[in-house]
Amino acid sequence: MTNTTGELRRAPRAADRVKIDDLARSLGLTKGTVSRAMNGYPDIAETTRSRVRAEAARMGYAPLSSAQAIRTGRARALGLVLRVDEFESHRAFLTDFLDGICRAAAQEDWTLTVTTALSVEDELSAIWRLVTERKADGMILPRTRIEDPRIELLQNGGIPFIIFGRVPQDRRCSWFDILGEVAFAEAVAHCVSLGHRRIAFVNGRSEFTSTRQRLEGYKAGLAEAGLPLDPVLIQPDAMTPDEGRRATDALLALDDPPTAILFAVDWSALGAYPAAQARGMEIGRDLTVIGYDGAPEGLQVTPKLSTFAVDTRHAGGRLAHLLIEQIRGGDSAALCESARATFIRRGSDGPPPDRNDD
Amino acid sequence: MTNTTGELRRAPRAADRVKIDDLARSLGLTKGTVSRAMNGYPDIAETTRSRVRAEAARMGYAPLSSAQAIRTGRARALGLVLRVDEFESHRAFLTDFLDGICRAAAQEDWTLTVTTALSVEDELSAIWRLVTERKADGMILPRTRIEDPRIELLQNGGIPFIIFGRVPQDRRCSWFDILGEVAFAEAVAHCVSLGHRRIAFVNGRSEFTSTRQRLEGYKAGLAEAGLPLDPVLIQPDAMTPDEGRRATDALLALDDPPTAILFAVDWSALGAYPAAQARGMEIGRDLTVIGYDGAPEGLQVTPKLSTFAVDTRHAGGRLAHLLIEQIRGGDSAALCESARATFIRRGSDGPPPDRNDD
DNA sequence: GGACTTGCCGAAACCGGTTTCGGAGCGCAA
DNA sequence: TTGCGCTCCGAAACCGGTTTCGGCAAGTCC
Repeated sequence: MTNTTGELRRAPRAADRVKIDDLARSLGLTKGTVSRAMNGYPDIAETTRSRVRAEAARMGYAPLSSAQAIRTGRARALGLVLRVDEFESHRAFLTDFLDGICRAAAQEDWTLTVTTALSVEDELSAIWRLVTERKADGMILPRTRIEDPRIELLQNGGIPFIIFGRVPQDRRCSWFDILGEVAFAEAVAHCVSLGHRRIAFVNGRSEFTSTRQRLEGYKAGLAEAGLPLDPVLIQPDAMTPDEGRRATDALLALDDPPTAILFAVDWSALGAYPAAQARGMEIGRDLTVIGYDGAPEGLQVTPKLSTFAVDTRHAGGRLAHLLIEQIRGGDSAALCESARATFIRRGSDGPPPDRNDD
Repeated sequence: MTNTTGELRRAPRAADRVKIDDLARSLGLTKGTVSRAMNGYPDIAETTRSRVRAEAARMGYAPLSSAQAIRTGRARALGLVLRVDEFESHRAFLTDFLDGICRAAAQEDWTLTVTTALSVEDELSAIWRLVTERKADGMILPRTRIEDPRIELLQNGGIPFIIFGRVPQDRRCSWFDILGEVAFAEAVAHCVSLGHRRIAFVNGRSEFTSTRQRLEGYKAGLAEAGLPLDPVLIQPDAMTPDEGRRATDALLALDDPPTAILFAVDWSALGAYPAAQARGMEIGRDLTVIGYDGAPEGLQVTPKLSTFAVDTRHAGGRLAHLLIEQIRGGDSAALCESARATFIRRGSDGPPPDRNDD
């Protein structure tokens, strides 16, 4: 919090920046005029504006973001807190996700400030720190939970934020989400069209809103196909290959085992491979497996995992865009958007074995 | 660069912050005194200092980083540009790496600003942007290349930076690195102790400094064991499973094939599995495979991959620490540090097959 | 008891931008 | 010619902190 005495030392002066006064002097204008020219104020002659911009480019002038922030109240920075204690799973998406955010932010000349946290409390204090010190003008909240204290914190503080996930409309939040329920309804329909009638569902952790949505999609898919909902075909809380394997074992041990298993998470779907192998079953022929996420690991198994790919880069981009929009004064309740996962058929799905014998 | 007219709208005023004047008023002091008290100036009475700090904590005061930055010249922010066009490989480490950086930075009340880039030019301009707008006071440069334009850019600009890798001492850079050469010398020694005498090495891309170092370690290990250096046993440029597989195929097709293969990168070592399987060989029995990185994917194959694990979190932490030290005025040439990878023996190594038959 | 430190704090300048306000200069109609 | 409005820019206040400077009061030394 407070600085040590070491902090008092002067930093070695970095190469002398050109500041707005230098630019103004070189142009024979005052800095106020230069500033307004750069920021597109209407009371500056067009010829002056272009002169200023040209000279700024020539001299390599870029305003100090901290200096503008103090007056404008905006640091032009988005904030993101990563929960690093949560499963390996988001690792694979992280690069794409960050890239999406950064690219969209950079387009508006904004940046991203990231921090990590190990627990909920840690996460909340990290968010608060970013916001009070104004290292970020608004926050992106990944992995929405059913009870999510982050939302309350930020709403009470009047801080702009957007969630990656969904929340009831009456809470007046901005959000971007992938329609997982649509994907799983599609997944069921796909299996049905292949001839499956016993279709199981291995879900993720119940604390996330996405988990509930994917289950809804599964149920809707069954209803649509006129198939009964058999509770024994639903396994909860599988996020890792180990958990996925256990869930698969349990399902295949049933008296009337499923011929197809849908996984809410690719990473857990990987657990179906050793489980099937142990029983002498071949995935894609004896057992259909379909995942969700589009994780690259799905390409390293044999047969390759059929999955619903999520465009995480696009998601990051839209989140950044919508958040900036909101910070600029947009109505947060209106800034909601969704996208769909796209089915990538690879080798892990096929007709059920009885049909296969034809 | 310049703002659109939309930018001119006022942001909805966030919950009223308590500023230093509020704090000063509440204490009956001037803001100058409060500031010096908070920053540990010696001309403030100890009783006053503790009064100020207590009240600051009570009122929830935290200085606006942008406001202090304008005077101190420091944003208390580290910068990191991620090359997202480069292989999947750094994905697995990214979370740990970020966590290490953020945790160390947070300890000093610093933060991390990240950006992504798709090419060298993109990378350089991203760095420059972060620095000129002072979104970062210094940069962390991952993945050092043999010819690295980033170093020149930052040195010319007089910007503090630290590289994850090494560079000749006369260039007066700060760096942190993992001693890959030590690991590979160890790896060779380990194989020799198991009885291997034909030990191959599959290296990574030649553009990185780490690639050269690992090769040196491999050579040193052979020399130490009195084994000849056979050029046909060295395969370059494998960073992916596919490339690793091709390298393995080439090695196993030799007249006198190796009984052990060392991979500079875990991700490429994964390619040895299908290659061995195709030849009916069992890894860990018919062929010894050892990787480097400690990637989690190595746990998902059978047998599990023996590897030299790199503590990426620790690396991130040290990088952040050393960089902050440098920004505070430390001598950049003196801020160099190294660590070792630790061998994790799992199932992919063992005695050579001829010895196995005993 | 006066001069000289020393400890401690107030006052004000300062950092590099942004934003407000006012007015000079010009064109145009009365 | 005067008056009016409009365009465009200069001057100065302002943002929220940090840092410099100067001075008051108490203690110390002769």
